Amino acid sequence: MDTTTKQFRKRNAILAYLRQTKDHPSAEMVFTHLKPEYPDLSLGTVYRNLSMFKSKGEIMSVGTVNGVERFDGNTTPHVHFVCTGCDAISDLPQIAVPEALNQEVMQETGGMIDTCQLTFVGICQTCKEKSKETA
Amino acid sequence: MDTTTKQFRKRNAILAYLRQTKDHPSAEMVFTHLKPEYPDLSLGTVYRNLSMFKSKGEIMSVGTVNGVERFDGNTTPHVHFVCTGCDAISDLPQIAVPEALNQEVMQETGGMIDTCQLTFVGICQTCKEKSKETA
DNA sequence: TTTTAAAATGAGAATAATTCCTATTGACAA
DNA sequence: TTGTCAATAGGAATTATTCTCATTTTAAAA
Repeated sequence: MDTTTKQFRKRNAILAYLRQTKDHPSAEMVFTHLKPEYPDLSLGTVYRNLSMFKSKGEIMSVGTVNGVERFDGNTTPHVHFVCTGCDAISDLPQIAVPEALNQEVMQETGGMIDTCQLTFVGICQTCKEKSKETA
Repeated sequence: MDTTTKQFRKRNAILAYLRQTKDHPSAEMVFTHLKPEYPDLSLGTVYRNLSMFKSKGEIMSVGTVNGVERFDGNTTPHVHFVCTGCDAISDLPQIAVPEALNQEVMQETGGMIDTCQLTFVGICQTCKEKSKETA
């Protein structure tokens, strides 16, 4: 298989990038990253495919940071950390997601739980040290 | 103190409403609710004051649902449930917030944690039963 | 290979949430 | 009353996202 040709759809490139990166990128970040390799890539295509993968459950939304939606190619349950200094989102694989709670919530509410998101919000180490310097 | 006159700023009305309701409203919902009592209320004022109260820590954001930010006048740590059927957000006071994790996360990351949000996403009882009827 | 239909895309217009700007208003002190 | 300053109305501007439609690409059939 000749991977030097652009025989792979841009759609696949978008999914591949999301699966490989740990950046939890926005649509714009995905676009910026793929644009050099796919010069005629359109931002609309990125949005279109992201929402399509999301509805299929192949990727998930991590919520919005500063009004911009962020995505994750890793759909297995895990915890996130959002830095309000640099807007970076990182995984916290050390922290366990309290999955057993799903059942408890369903009994309490009588509803149906699909997912549960646990997110820590604060300042990452890098930003913390930067703010020390200027202080 | 004469509460029948409009001596209280709209600002206060916005905060009072957020503290009293359990609806986790958006800016537009706050506006719609207060407009009858304050006919010359402007949507810009609602946005301005919401973001001001948020930055002061008097209210908090619960995240966005369908691209619309939702707010909560209760800033004590608690868990939320978002219904993807009707976009309602409710509290889950029965479920404990794993606050002890904050310390653990700070040690792991070397950063500084401000808050931690735990949100369950699914279908509420009402929407669940409605979908049964039509099925 | 050529044909054809369906799916994917580019480009830009349209939309909707949010922010920004400026003149006006209201409260209060001198 | 007048001056000052914060709060507001109203609407323009901005920005992320969605939509539209003409074009291109793909896969399959003839």
